[in-house]
Order: sequence, then C-alpha cells, then structure tokens
Amino acid sequence: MKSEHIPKATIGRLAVYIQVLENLLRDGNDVISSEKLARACSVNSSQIRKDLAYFGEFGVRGVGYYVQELITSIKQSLGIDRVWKCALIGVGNMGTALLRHHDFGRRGFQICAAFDCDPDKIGLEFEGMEIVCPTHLKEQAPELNLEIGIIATPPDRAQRAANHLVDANIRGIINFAPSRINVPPHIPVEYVDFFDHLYAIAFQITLGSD
Amino acid sequence: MKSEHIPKATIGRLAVYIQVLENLLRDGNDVISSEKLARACSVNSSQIRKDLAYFGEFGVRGVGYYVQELITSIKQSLGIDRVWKCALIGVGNMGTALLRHHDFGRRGFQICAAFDCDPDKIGLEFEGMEIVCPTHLKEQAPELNLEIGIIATPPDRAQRAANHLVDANIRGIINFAPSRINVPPHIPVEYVDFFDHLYAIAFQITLGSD
DNA sequence: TTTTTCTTGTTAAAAAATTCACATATTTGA
DNA sequence: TCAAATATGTGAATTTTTTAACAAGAAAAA
Repeated sequence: MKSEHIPKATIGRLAVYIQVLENLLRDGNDVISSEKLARACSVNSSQIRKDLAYFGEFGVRGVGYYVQELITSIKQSLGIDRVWKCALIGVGNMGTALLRHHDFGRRGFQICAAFDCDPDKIGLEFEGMEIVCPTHLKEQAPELNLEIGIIATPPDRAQRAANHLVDANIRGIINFAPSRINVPPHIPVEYVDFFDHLYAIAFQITLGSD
Repeated sequence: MKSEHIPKATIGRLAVYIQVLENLLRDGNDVISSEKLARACSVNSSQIRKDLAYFGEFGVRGVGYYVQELITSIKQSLGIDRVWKCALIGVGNMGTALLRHHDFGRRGFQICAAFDCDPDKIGLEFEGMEIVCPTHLKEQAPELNLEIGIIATPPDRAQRAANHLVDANIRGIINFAPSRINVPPHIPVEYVDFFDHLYAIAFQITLGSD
C-alpha cells in the first residue's frame, strides 16, 4: 500500500508493537500472527495489518510475521534503525533523571550534550558530560551533530530553550516542561507529561465509581 | 450537554487546557475566549467548546471563560480536585526519579508507599519512606488508603507487580515498565513510555527529509 | 496433486471524532 | 433603548479512523 498520510495513532501503536514483539522474541517466539499480536497489544487484528500496510508488506500469507524481521521493518519505517544525537536543556530534577536513564542510549537516543543557564551548574560534570551555557548550543550543535533537542527546564524557561534549539538548527524537539512552545512549523514538537496519564486514571476511576 | 461516552483524546486535551490556563492565569489573564485558548493549545476552537460541553456549560456567551473558574471546573470534571494516594513498586532508576519528582505531591498525587522485592533495598529509607517488600502491599493498601499503583519495575517484573496491586484492591494502575500487563477489566491501566514521543519525533524528521 | 486450513493485504462499511455554521446570549457604544 | 460586536453551545456536515469481510497466497494434509 505505502500510503501518504499516516495517522498519529498508528505511530503510537507501532511503538507498542515493537515493545510486545521484543518481549515475544525474548520468550522464544519466532513467528506470530496478527491475531495473536493483536491480543497481546489489546487491539484489533485488522488494525495491526492496516498499520503495517502503511509502510509495506511484511507478512507471509498463511504463516504470519517473522518476529525479528518485523521488529527490524518497523524500526526502519519509523527511522529508529540508527542513532539520534540529542541535546538536553535544563539539568534539574527531570533533566538529571533523563541523563541517568541509560535506556536512552540503549534505544538509540544518545544525549551528547547538557545545557543549563544556572551559573552554579555550568562547569559541573555530569555522567561524563560538562554542563554548558545554552548560548553555546549554536556552535556545539553542528560540531556534535545534534539533531533532537530535549527541553527539561521549568515552564517559564521552555520557550527560551526552544529558541536556542531552533537557532541551532535542531530538527525536532521533545518538551518535558509543562508549557507549550512556539517553533517554526517544519520542526516537529512532542510534549511529554505523564500527569496526563495520572489524570486519565483518576478520571476513569472517578467515572467508574458513580 | 453532559454526555455519556467521552473520547479518550478529550481527556488528553483537557490536561493541556489546564496547563495552558494555569500559565495564562500566572500571566494575569482573568478571562479568555475559546478562540484564543485554541491558538495557545494549537487546536480548533470548536474542539475546545465541544470538549468542555461533555462536562457542562462553563462559559459566558459574548464574554468567554473565567480562567480560574474554568481550571476549577475542568479539575472537578476529571476528578483531580482531591488528593490521590499512590503506591510505587520498583525503586530503581525510574522509581527513584519519580519519588524525587516533587510535582507529584504538588499536582495531587501523593506517593505514600514504596515497594521493591530486592533484599538489598528493603529496609532502606528513601525520601522519608521505608522501602518494603511487595508482599506487604495487601495489608498496607487499606491502612494507607492507597488507590493508584505506579509500576516502575523492569519489564519482566511488571506483571507480578500488577498482580500484587490487583490483589491489594488498588483502583487504577500506571505502568512505566516497557511491557504490557493483564488486569481485570474494571481496573484502568495507563502505559507511560516517553520513547513513544522520541519515536514520533524521529519519524517526523525522517518523513520530512525525503 | 488436490483439497483443506491458515493468515495476510485490501476494499468496503461502520463508527467515531473533528470542524463548520449558526442560533442564542451578553456586553458595549451610539 | 437599540444596534453592533462578540463569543458560547450545539446540531449538521465532513473528515478521519476503525472494524468487518473477503479475495489471494502459502503451507499442511489427504
């Protein structure tokens, strides 16, 4: 099929498929049908086949999908079959946790530089990285090949951080600060706030009990 | 209107509205129109009015919405106008970061108990809390009034953690471990994995550059 | 070989979510 | 007091997403 527009929800589900497929592989499953994968992911099996069809034909009729092969194909489709170098801005609570979170590297997202405007933090070494003033972003970004910016500042500093990133020609931004930012339309932005999920749980519990 | 079924996406957007409204309030805005709020949230203004209409009529025609009042109304609608007591299972990298993340308390989600099955960790004190074996969950949950379980274990321990939570009559679960869990259908589960967002960014960058 | 059993990829149908458009209500200014 | 301007709430139209259904391809059984 190889379609033009791909629903955002599809991308989210592909991430789930990878997660489940990797666990399946670890448990020794070499082949899986869309039906079984669907059950493991709590989705409809047509959904899976349709999601995959946006990117190509990865299965074998009458057989199913070869797990390892499918993982590779999905990663290729998403563009995560390579290393992405990231710049972190804001080495506070959240920023520190992200630096320490070694899954980043393991999953292909390398945090290669850390920035903070707090004079008390500048110069400190952290996980083998020196904390630098964000004004140096513009010169360091091309040197280090930084492509993705991670904002983990307080909310009122997020826009300034975004400006630095845009100015340094970063290609995409992920914002952990609880505030919206404005950037040119060609730069994708994703907002991460796990309180969204806590709200969703609270809401569902509340809804269910009345 | 006060409708029956509420789209999941609506809940997600309500969380965004709260975030933006709180920033607006801090900047001294007392009243706002759906049109302006929409621009700040990058959504359609009808979308906002419709989202709110699921829960009631919060605006004034010809005027707009009183910001503080709207924040309160949305929080009430979501059931986050009170404190939710949470149990954390898994005090590793992620768990530790969550315990240290003081926004939890500030936003109404109090982590009141921390569990881990690692004998080296049991008994240690952390942020004023003693780490306890998950087998004690069942007795502590009713004592402490724990309602939400937070799983932050390695993926292969997530299901066991979920079982403990279900057994302790927890009402909802948020799972930070990168694996799916099975629980009875009346217990809402939310999965948090910010790599989803990194994947989305990587995908959009890749898509845009070819 | 041929038939039966599986399971994919895809088209068509159904369901759901979003956006439009406007009647309705409020305020401001003449 | 009336007209003009503003902005909500909502039914209708549109768009998007999801699900169902099935033809086509591959393996296993007869």
